[in-house]
Amino acid sequence: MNDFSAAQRSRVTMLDVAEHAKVSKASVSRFIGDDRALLSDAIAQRIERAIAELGYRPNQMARGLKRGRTRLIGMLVADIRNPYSIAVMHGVETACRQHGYSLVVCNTDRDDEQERQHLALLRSYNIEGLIVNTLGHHRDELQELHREMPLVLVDRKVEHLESDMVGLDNPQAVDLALNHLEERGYRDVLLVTEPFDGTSSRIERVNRFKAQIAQRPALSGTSIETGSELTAHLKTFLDTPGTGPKALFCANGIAALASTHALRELQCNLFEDVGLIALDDLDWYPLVGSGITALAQPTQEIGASAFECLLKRLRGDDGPLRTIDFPARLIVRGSTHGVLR
Amino acid sequence: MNDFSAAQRSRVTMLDVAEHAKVSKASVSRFIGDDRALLSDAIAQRIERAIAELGYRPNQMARGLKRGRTRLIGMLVADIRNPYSIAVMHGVETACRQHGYSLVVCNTDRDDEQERQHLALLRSYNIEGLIVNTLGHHRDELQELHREMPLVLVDRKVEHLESDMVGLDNPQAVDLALNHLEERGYRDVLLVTEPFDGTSSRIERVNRFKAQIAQRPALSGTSIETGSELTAHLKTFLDTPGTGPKALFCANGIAALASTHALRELQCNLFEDVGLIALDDLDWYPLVGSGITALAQPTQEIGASAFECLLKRLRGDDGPLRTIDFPARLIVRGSTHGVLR
DNA sequence: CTGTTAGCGCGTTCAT
DNA sequence: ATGAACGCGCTAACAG
Repeated sequence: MNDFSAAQRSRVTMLDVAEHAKVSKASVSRFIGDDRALLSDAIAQRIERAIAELGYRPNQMARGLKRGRTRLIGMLVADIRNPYSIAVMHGVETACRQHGYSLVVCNTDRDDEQERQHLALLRSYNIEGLIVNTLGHHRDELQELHREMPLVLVDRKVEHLESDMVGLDNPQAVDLALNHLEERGYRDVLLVTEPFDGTSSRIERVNRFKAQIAQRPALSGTSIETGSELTAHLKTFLDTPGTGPKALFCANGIAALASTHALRELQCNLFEDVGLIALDDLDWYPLVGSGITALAQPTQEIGASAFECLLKRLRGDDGPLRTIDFPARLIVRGSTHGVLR
Repeated sequence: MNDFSAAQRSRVTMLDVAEHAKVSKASVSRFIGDDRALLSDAIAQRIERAIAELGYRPNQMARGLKRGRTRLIGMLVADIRNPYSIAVMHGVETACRQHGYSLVVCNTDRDDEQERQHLALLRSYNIEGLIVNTLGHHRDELQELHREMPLVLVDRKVEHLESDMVGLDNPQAVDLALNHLEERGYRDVLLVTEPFDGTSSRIERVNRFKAQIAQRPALSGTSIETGSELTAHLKTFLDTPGTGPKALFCANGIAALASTHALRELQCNLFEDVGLIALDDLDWYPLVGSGITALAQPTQEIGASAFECLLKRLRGDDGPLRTIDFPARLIVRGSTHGVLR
């Protein structure tokens, strides 16, 4: 029997340091905290030595208990295997670390029950703030949590939940895509999106798409969702004589993956038979066919910005709700080389 | 000024529940913990109601303080943007949740200083166990931590650190790749790996590769590292007349990405001019050229297995060190269609 | 400047 | 079966 369970006991505590340095716990506490200025050099040095000799590490749990400050930020992610989420999370984590916070990430795997459990969990660990990148199907619990701590939504709004929000300027991104496609001579555009499922960013993209199509006489457009029938739908789109050269507009990286798969199944000549532009910029886009044209999201900035929002609130900012929309950046590759004749 | 800082105070505590149910804190504690059997039905129900009505959530920080059990597992990841790491982490997280543990993930971004900081951090939060997927350039601190808690290495060994270890059966994977390439008629194989940098799995793969090449009269082989000169090296390989049909063997997903990029730069006809087999199975492999043949790692299992190792140790298992190697699985795609004439 | 005291929220003896 | 009291490691209020 190993004694990892007893290991906790053997850890050196503040009292050990105090005794070793022949001072009181309070002094050690001051040394650890932000009150080091109040200490005489002599005592400060004694404590410093004692800490070094004993290898003392303050127990964050205990600190958190007492001060109500755990220096922990929680992040709820719908799908940790989505590269977008990872990239944003990386931005959040970096910003956290720079400000002395740590990040606890909870992946819900798009499961409502897991979302609920994770919310309870994060709360039980006294996190100081929450970053949410899920559907938020538990409005009430989110609401309740939001009364206890600042909250910022990433990419997706949650209905009837008033909070700061960081994401993409979806209308701008859609316009950028359509401008590019139109300029390159495409006329018949098919938007491919994941099922809405209440995801605000997806809805915004499709809505803007429809609105823009209605306003652009040169273009015609329809939209479909990914799923088991994607290939069949794509086939129909490709086979139906349209108003001109055809192109796909994939509303995110997952849709781009699925669409490219489907195009290959259909023996499509990538990308001669049909153009393709995709939101997100994944590292394999350049490798497929002649390369996939992308609308890159500044994921690092989105993540950092989300954390900074939180930090401001933690520091007492009580200003009006903030909504930060970052612009997408067009990266042209072969998939929209256009109509060459 | 908002009062998120005061929010902690307003949270409902065990005492609130006790008073509401007109019982003692001890009874509530028993209800929360594993001693529910000791309570009379009447009192148990009163407590249950009180908890529900007040929305009480036990404070994990306080529990951890008292019992030394935080139900927290730490994971140190070298590069969170590596799909392999994500996949393993997903496996770990799932297993954690199933057993009532939570996962705190720390990304070191391959930076030694960050690794050090994160280690100190994880320790200060009283995690109960640690899963390490980094170079472990801080042997001493890892060693010290390992005296306090169980530790399991994933994918990469750390020299002179004795601990459980979960990863891939690298020799088997390499053999599988070479068998396949040989069978398909390739004769001249170039292994592409990321710089070793002390990473045991990379070293094992290359060593096995060299050993096997030496033993297989039909094959000849060399190896190179990714980096700024990758394209040039590849060009040399392709241009140099060899012992027969050429193929690349990418030692992981990153190498596969870099190599494919380079091949495109060289205007290679994927994959007619040269074959390709890659370790890891990323979701875009099927989309490139005629599809990239893969050696898939059972990442989910690797992650779950790592956690279970930890759990056994936490439960007192003091048996000998365990090393668990999972086999790779071959997924044949167009990039190794072989020599057709 | 420094030490003493009293909790933070909870689990765990000890009584009853 | 239940409750009272103490302490986990630490910070904050108050003395001195």
